[in-house]
Amino acid sequence: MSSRDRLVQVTARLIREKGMAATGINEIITEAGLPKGSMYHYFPGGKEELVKAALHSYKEWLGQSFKARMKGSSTAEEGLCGIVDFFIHDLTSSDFVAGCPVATVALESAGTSPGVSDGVREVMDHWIAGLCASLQYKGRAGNKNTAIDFITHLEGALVMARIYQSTEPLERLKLKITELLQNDYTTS
Amino acid sequence: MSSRDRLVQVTARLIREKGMAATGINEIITEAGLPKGSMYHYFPGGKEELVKAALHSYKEWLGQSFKARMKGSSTAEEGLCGIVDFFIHDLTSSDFVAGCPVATVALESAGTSPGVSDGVREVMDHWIAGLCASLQYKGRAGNKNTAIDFITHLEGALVMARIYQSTEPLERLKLKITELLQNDYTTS
DNA sequence: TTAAAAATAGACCGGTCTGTCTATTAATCC
DNA sequence: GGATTAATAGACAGACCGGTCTATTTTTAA
Repeated sequence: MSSRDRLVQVTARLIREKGMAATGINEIITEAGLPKGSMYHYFPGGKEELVKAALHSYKEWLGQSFKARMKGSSTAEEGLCGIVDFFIHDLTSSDFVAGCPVATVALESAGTSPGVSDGVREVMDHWIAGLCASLQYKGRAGNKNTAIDFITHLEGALVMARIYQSTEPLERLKLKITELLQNDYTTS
Repeated sequence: MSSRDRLVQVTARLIREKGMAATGINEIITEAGLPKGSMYHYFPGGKEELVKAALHSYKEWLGQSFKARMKGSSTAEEGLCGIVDFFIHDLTSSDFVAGCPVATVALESAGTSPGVSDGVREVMDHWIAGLCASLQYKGRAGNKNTAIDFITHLEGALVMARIYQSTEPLERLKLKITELLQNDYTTS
């Protein structure tokens, strides 16, 4: 992996674990095994640019994962269920350390860092649009609100899952998927 | 207001706006207009103790508010709707700066600060229990899962609301309250 | 009134923060 | 092969971090 990618990956991981403010430049470069000069070579904008790159990376990675899970499922329900399972696996295999970095950064940056907030919004828009497209691919209406409601509940469940160190909130979300999709047969 | 209370209130506000890690001791005491000695007099445990006190304050404040809204409503639906309205008001009147501090701190501390994580869990337990009791008071079963589902969705909606600087996610939650309560007539 | 306790006040410490700067090495291109 | 650019390397700066410590002032209680 290139030095640039390594910086982005390390940043993404640390942000996922403890947020943006608590993640330091020195920590990032140490874990990436690179000098500070390299970091400012690839990201002249400093920490903010690096965080935005990490968000972008996460946007692509998860967007692809969403699409793959939907395409590999025979129904929309199964697809959404697969997405939740993806997070369940992510949380359990990381001992509930790897949450959704978007939510963390969103809450940290909402009032203080407009540039980062824009990045967060961009990621969310991407996921919603991708989910709509996938739902339509599965013969659903693919209403934007359906995707939004799903992601809203998912974000809430991810918060609760980390609080209680339990996948139960995500399991409960899975139980509600059918209900959530029942209004997605016609356009609104 | 006492010096101690002022410290707690300032801390709670700053944490709500930008999280725990980005909020510094010096910033807190400056805004509270107190010297550092006073802060460590009331909170010998330092930042962690102060954060926990802020969480506790928020727990009580919001717990009371929940109960009041439920008691002042004729139905359970109306009560939950009132709780959502409370957050809508909170967000709009603060220009979407005042989110849910519990979620922010939860995500920041999940893997790094066990003491704070415990505090977060305690707040959440308190809210859930209070909500269950209020639902029973309104003639509902007051299943724990009903309260959990509501709060889960609420937390998700609060994240989305701050991302999009819009109350729409919370308005959408209100539309789902009836559906959410439909399984709370019998115990499970 | 005086002794003890509570609260205020802020200098100070070692460490870390982001970010800048100057070299030096490695790769690329003509 | 020589010049130009990319990348690595890390010393350094100035600010700020959480936290400790010693006074001083205020309040309380005997």
